[in-house]
Amino acid sequence: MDKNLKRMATMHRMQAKGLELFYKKGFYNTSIDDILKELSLSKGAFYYHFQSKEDFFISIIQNLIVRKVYSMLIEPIEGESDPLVAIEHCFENALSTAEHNEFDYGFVLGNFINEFNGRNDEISKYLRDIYKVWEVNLVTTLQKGKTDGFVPRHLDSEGVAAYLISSYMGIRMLMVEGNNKNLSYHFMQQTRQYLKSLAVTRLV
Amino acid sequence: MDKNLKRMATMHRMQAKGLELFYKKGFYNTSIDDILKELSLSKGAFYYHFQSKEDFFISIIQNLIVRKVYSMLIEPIEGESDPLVAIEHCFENALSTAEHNEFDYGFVLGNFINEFNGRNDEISKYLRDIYKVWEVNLVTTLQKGKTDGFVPRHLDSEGVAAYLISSYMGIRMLMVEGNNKNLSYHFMQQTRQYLKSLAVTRLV
DNA sequence: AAAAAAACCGACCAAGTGGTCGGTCAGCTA
DNA sequence: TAGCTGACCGACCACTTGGTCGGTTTTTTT
Repeated sequence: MDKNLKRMATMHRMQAKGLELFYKKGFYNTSIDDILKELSLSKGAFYYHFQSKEDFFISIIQNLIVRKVYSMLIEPIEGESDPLVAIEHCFENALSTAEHNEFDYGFVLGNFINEFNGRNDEISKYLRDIYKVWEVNLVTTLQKGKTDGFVPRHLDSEGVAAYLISSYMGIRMLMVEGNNKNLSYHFMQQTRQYLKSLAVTRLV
Repeated sequence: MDKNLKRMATMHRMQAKGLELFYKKGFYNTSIDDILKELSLSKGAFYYHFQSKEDFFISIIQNLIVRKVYSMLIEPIEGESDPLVAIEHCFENALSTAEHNEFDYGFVLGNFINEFNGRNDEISKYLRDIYKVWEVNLVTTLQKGKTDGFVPRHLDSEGVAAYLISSYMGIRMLMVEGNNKNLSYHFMQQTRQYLKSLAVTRLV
């Protein structure tokens, strides 16, 4: 375990810098040398730790992206009693984090799903799986909210989950081009409006 | 005008195929040769008509993407009397088109904004401008709806516009990975729910 | 039909790309 | 001290990329 320390440290440095650059410039538009240059490491070091560029990115997904999505978007909702309130707070917190840290990696997921779609099936699958877990978690929480009396029984949980995910992916996409504060404020305002409309008896 | 016919035809063939491949595989991940091969044309033909790969893409934006966004998302809303109804119908129609034509280019905008962000400022600007026109148009239409009595006066037009755009961008992003029919059905259902909640007196 | 202009061809180039591989070297063990 | 091993180096390779350019073919003009 101790002797693995250096190994782990180097691998993690590469992964962190790799995610940063892949996120900033795109996977296909970032060369391994770009990453290595910033770390003052060599090609040899890279291929000593990782089999290929693809293998490298998969390790980034598993070690960084998955964990971030879980901690930012899945766990904050999981345990809460009132799903609609929990979702509101979760989104609020996630956007606030995104607003202040330029590279919080809170929702790189969207960008990468986009970039790899139709280009690399294996990576796409890994990314899609994360998204699916999020979706299932939302649906499950909403359903549980029904039995607990927080959510109207007629609510279409899957529809609401899909809509919430859509809007969140969309706003994160818009936020990359600045004016984040205003955007996220507007977004949360309307999300509240939407969530509240779900809580009352169906309109029409 | 007549003498330009062949020129126009060839340029358009290149642009159409270019958009198809750029959309499918990404701009940076598609070579000019990829496009030329499918058209049985040569490098010389390409550089006879376009100055560079970048110039080529800008011409695609101006000739294909702008027009599509206008005809699919801007014009259908512009003239209508009741904005909320117009938006609903517009989204419905846009998603239905997207659902059936795999490459309708209805909202490539999202993908490309994503890909070029932070990588090519000039192209980003062109794309952002299209998005801005859409946004302004939504806001204006909503405001006009207030004076016409279709929209409550307290409505935050800019917030609603941002939210609608977010959700639309998000759903189009999710739809690339299949299961479109189900997704777009859910999305429209929830969009209606949201729009209806706007029409009535503010909740809380 | 001849000349001029427009459209197109494809070999070529410099600059990268992902990936390989023989080698170096610090630190541990015996 | 000698040997071994994990971590790293960097020259090198085959290949792709955007872009150039001298030349050929097709179309239009005269």
